Formats: sequence, structure tokens, C-alpha cells
Amino acid sequence: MGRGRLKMELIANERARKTTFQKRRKGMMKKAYEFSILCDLDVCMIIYGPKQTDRPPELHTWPENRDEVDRIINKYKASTMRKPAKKTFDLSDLLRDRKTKVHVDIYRARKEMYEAKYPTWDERIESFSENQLGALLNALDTKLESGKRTLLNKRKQSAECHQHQIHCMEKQHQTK
Amino acid sequence: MGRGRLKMELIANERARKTTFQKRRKGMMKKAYEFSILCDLDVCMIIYGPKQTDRPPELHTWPENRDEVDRIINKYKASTMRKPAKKTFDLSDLLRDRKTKVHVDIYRARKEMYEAKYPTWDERIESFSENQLGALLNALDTKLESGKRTLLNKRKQSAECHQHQIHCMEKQHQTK
DNA sequence: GTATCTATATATAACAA
DNA sequence: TTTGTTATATATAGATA
Repeated sequence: MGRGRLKMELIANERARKTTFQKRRKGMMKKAYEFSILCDLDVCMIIYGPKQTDRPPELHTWPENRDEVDRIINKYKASTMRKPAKKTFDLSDLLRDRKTKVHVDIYRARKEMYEAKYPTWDERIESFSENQLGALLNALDTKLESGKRTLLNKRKQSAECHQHQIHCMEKQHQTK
Repeated sequence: MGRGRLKMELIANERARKTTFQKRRKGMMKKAYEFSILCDLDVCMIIYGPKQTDRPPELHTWPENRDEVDRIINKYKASTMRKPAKKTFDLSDLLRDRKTKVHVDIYRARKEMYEAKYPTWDERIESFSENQLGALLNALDTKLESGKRTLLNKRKQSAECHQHQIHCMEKQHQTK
């Protein structure tokens, strides 16, 4: 699409890649929107943006309203749950058995990092010692519990966002 | 797109709707694939097909490999579970902050605190803001997750699937 | 970086077999 | 109904401001 055919591989030039990211993200969002309207579907999209050296990858979703995303994810999980061989891992799981697994995890993470050419934000974290990480996870464990409550409250607030979003896209569509 | 302009509303005719669904689903999948390759992203898509009178709506995902979907969903959950709501904050800030220097040798710190009755390192961690903890913890378990899953051997078979999938799309791409 | 601007590549709605 | 074809509508790569 566009003036030249694009090789199906990572776009080397960072600026071009970022531009393409923005354009295509917009395109995907629009498609997802249209798709859900035309066919009356539940569509959900999760996109983790390009790796950046200084910060964690940005998160984009469709719909932008995270409550909607969660709703569809729950629907997904519910329909997948029957299948026995699968266990989902969330943070609770991670923290619960970190004591037995964290050492190996960190070892692997570090190995990956060692092989990586350029360190990313996440990888910098990995350079901390096992002891440091272990202690940190320990400390965060308790802290997190209280955090969950706070966050549950935050979720309630964004109900109108989605509506507004839809409205904008329809408006945009009419002008063509 | 196509011979006629389509009104942005539910396609009334069921057959036409189903056809459109198939075509657009294929298109979205391709876009998602290209997007993830071109920009090196984690992209995940959940689509619940048109409501049907007789059976539950079909579920489609990208990637088709459900383990991959779960991986990205977990990543999403881990990050939204504790994403800061207002205060801008990233790791750079965290690392710059003297109090949060994780470079401190944990043993030394603990020993020091033990003897001098300073607050423990863990306690200092407790005093960090929710945002700081969130950013840090998010970075940690995002990275640890892959190792964890690998440990539990959940990915082996599915990895082949994904490769196959990719292969097909690339093949398809080449023939154009 | 950001915002347009086109020339082309793609996607796909309506048809057709 | 499925598959293939084609005319158009869209998306977007590269260029430019």
C-alpha cells in the first residue's frame, strides 16, 4: 500500500517505523470499529507499541475503554475455560509461586538479555541481582494487595469514554 | 471499498453480513500479522462472530494460538492492574530517584538496617507510591512471564503452530 | 517531531459462475 | 453455498512542507 511495496519485515528505520505504527494503528482501529458495527460483533484488540529504550511499550486497545476490553476478555476466558490443559497466569499466580520459580525465571531473563543486542527498558530491570529482585517481589507482594482495591474503584469512571469514541468515528465517517 | 459505498450500520441481509464477516476477518488478521512484523509488536485480537440463532457465536483470535493470546492478555492485565491514573511516571524517574536505587546491595542494606535499626529496605519499598511500584512490578513480571511459561512447557507445541501460521501468510504474501 | 499530499497497493462490495 | 472476478473505495509508503 502506498507508493512502494513494503518488504514484510521489521522496518529498520526507526522514524519510518514509528510513522507506520501510527498510521496502521489508526487503520486497525477504524477497521475494528467498522467490523463490529457492520457485523454486530464483539471485537477487542490489544496492541503493545514498539519497544523503546527508555520506557515500557505503550499500550493501545480497542475499544479504548478498558472496561469493555475487560468484558470481552472475560468472555473469552469464560469460553476457553472448559479446556482443561490450560492454566492462566495472572499476577497472583506469579507472586504465589515466585519463591520456587523466580530464580530460574531470572536466570532465563538474564540469558535473554545477554543475547540481546541493545538493552531495552525491561532488560535493564533484569540486570538487578536475584536477591534484589526476590526481595523486591517480596516487598511488593503486600503492597499490591492494597493497591488492588484502589484500582477497582478507578475502573468505574470511564463508562462514557467509549460512547464518545464511537460518536467521533461516526461523525468522521459522515463527512466522507 | 468495493463497488458500492457501504452504510456504516448493521448489514441487514444475513448472507451478505456473513460474507462480509469472512472477508473482513481475513483482512483484519492479515493486518494484525503485518502490523506485528513491521513494527515488532505484540498484537492480540479477539473476535466474537455474528450472533447466530442456533449456536454460540464463533470465536476467532489473532494469533490463532490461544497460548499466545493468553500471554498477551496476561501482559495486558498485569499492566492495567496497576497503571497510574494521573501522575506521569516512568522508569527513568524511578531510577533517577535516589530512594529507589535498586543498585544498593540488598544484603548490605539489610545488615545495616538490622544493626542500626534503620527502616528495612522492604519498608522503604513500602513507602513508594503506588505508581512507582506499579511501573516497577509491571516491568518485572512482564519480563519474567516468558521464562515462567517456558518452564511449565506450555508453549512448545503452540510455537510450531504459530510458525506454520506465519509461514502460510508469508507464502501468501510472496505470491502477490 | 507533525501534518498534509499523492501515487500506488490493498481491501472488499457487488457480481458471476 | 462456495469460489472466483472486477470495479471501486480505502489504506498507506514515501515524499514534502
